[in-house]
Amino acid sequence: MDSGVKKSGVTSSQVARRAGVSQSAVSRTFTPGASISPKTREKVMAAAQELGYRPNAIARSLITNRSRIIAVVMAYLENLFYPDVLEELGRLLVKENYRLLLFTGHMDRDSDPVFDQLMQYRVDGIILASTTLSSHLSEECATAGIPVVLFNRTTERDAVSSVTTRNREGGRRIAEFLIAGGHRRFGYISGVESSSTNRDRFAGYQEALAEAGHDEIAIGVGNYDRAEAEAAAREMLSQPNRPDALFVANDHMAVAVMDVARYELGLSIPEDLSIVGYDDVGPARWTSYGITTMSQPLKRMVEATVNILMGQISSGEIEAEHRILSGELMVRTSARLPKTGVVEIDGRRIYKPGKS
Amino acid sequence: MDSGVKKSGVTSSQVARRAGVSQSAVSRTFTPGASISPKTREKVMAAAQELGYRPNAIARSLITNRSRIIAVVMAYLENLFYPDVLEELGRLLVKENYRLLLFTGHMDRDSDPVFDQLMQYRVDGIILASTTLSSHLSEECATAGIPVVLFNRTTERDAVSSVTTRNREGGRRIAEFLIAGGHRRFGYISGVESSSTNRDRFAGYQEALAEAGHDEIAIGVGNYDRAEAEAAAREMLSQPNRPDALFVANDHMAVAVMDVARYELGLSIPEDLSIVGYDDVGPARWTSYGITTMSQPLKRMVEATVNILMGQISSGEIEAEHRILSGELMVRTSARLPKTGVVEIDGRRIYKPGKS
DNA sequence: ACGCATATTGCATACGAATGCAAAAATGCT
DNA sequence: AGCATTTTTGCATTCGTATGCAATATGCGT
Repeated sequence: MDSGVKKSGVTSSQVARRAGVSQSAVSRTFTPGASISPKTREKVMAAAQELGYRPNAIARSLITNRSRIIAVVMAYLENLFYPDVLEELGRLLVKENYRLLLFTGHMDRDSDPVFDQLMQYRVDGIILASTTLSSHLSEECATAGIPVVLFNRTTERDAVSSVTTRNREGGRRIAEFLIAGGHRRFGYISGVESSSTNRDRFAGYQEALAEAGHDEIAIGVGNYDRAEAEAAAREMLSQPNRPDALFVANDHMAVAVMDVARYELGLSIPEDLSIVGYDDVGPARWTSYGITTMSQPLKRMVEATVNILMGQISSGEIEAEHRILSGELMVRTSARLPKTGVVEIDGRRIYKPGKS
Repeated sequence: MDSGVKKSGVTSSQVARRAGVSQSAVSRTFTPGASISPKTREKVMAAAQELGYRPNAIARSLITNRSRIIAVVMAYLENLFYPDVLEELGRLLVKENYRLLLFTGHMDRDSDPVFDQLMQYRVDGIILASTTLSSHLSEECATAGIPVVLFNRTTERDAVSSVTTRNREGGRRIAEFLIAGGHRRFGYISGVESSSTNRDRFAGYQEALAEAGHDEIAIGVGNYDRAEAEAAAREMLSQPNRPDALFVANDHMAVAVMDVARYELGLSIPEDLSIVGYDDVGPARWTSYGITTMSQPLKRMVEATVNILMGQISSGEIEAEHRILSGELMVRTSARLPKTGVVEIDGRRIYKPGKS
């Protein structure tokens, strides 16, 4: 009756018996680089095939003390930027023979249950995107010897690496672009005010505006959230002296802001109002929006993240490393064009002041 | 010097020694429902706290033969529907004390390496979204006693459960709505033609149109992909006898189609062309699009998925179960309104023929 | 063919926690 | 207090694989 495959759970010992070798031989067959003769290897492989054997990763992890699992903590999946990151992460990690354990939701407070689980699975590394880690927890990771990489955010804390882009320069670039476009009244819709990306983007923006003599900036708080950004835009743009140039801290919000500006307030973009975003995420490229935006080099960012992780895992040295990449100001239709500085590079229009 | 915590890896035995009890006692302290006196439990807890002990999930899995990990295979993250699903899945699984191992990318062919890994980790269940499983692989899961649930797709194959919505009825409803709107020439932009969702949506659409005497349907192939949908729309809508009513198999494509219709072909929506989508995903609600679309009850779908999985895991019985939910036709601005049948329910407009 | 170097193999043990079983302790009852 | 019952505890074993070590087999040179 049950002559067939039983509830699976074929073990290396069973394969060994079948192949007439020791369990060690089976193990060695499936361990790259282990000492095993082609002859026995073949016998083992044949037996394994017949029984449908697959090494048990759990048991292997237990003894090697390597789970080959990377934990990714990510909230804020409504912003397409992060799903894109996730997809690319999956691609790269699988290539490195790692698995991706996903935790959605935030883990800000200390002693978070998510963190507990994360530690229980003895993950080999942690990637934090759109989330931060309390100082206590990051310390714990360090002492546990687990590398942590912050993705698209950074911190002064030791022992935690990060991958970001030059947000300050990005903010500056946007300011320069808008100034060159002849705008006079500037606005900013912020992300989460305590986040490093928001701070830096705004700092650069403000700095460059100030240098050009523009000290007043209308500010609304969007918290990287559609609804809040809409509310902020509604308020800011219905003022009589509303800005004619608006930097929205990311594209996810910029899309919402554009809809409010156009359809609730009847403003023409870019005639009445120029909008610039950040990230260069999918919808920014859709014709309805065509957002002029600072791009973040997603693939290279993910690559750097995986790279840091792999380095720290294999070396065992957890030294905080900070990779900072640069993006480009992608010029589309949501903002007035400056007279000079827009160049075309294989089909994409980019703002590079200095070059015509 | 290193009097502090060492490279972590605190074991239950260490805690036991510290607390002056046996390793079993420690284990029992952390096993809900195990026989342990409050007194010793407290001693153990104290020792665990001091040493920073956390049960090793890997070791636990090995002996309990339960990994408490669910594999989620998901491609197509550009379609916001899936990130939303992922987020909700994460929420629910964590509530059930399960972890989510994410595999991105497809696994259509047999003997896929992804599948191998999946089996190696002895996951307790598998959720397949936007991917299918070859017959060989699904059999293997069955014999291995691993429950599999197809999300938003289905199959005739035994032993594989599924959660879907009434796609056929959805297609019918859309046809009825468009007919009631007074349209005369109908079009369809398909998803992946072999997918069950696409087949069913189209079947219902075609059926209802035929019943009303509309036998001709212009068809374009979109493969659930933006670029392909754009190309298909471009071609279909530049014909002299182009449709005035177009059902696009999902919102992800519908958005692209609207942009092509409006900005490349200069069509007014819904005056020149009505567009109806499927899913009711984020961008469908954005003012720029305002897509009239069949909603899929995402939360309830995810709930059903987790529910099936938990049931099969705890009972050990893997009997294919098919949950079929229904959505509503959300009425917005991308399609002409019929004279009757649109009702308003807490702020949302829905098409319910028969009711005025 | 012999001896030595090298490649393979099997044995035994370890990884960290869960659990059946029997011993020990605590509790209840008269 | 004394006995029966229940609760708590520790011992020993188990899960499936990897690996150091010693034993055995293979290959090479002369």
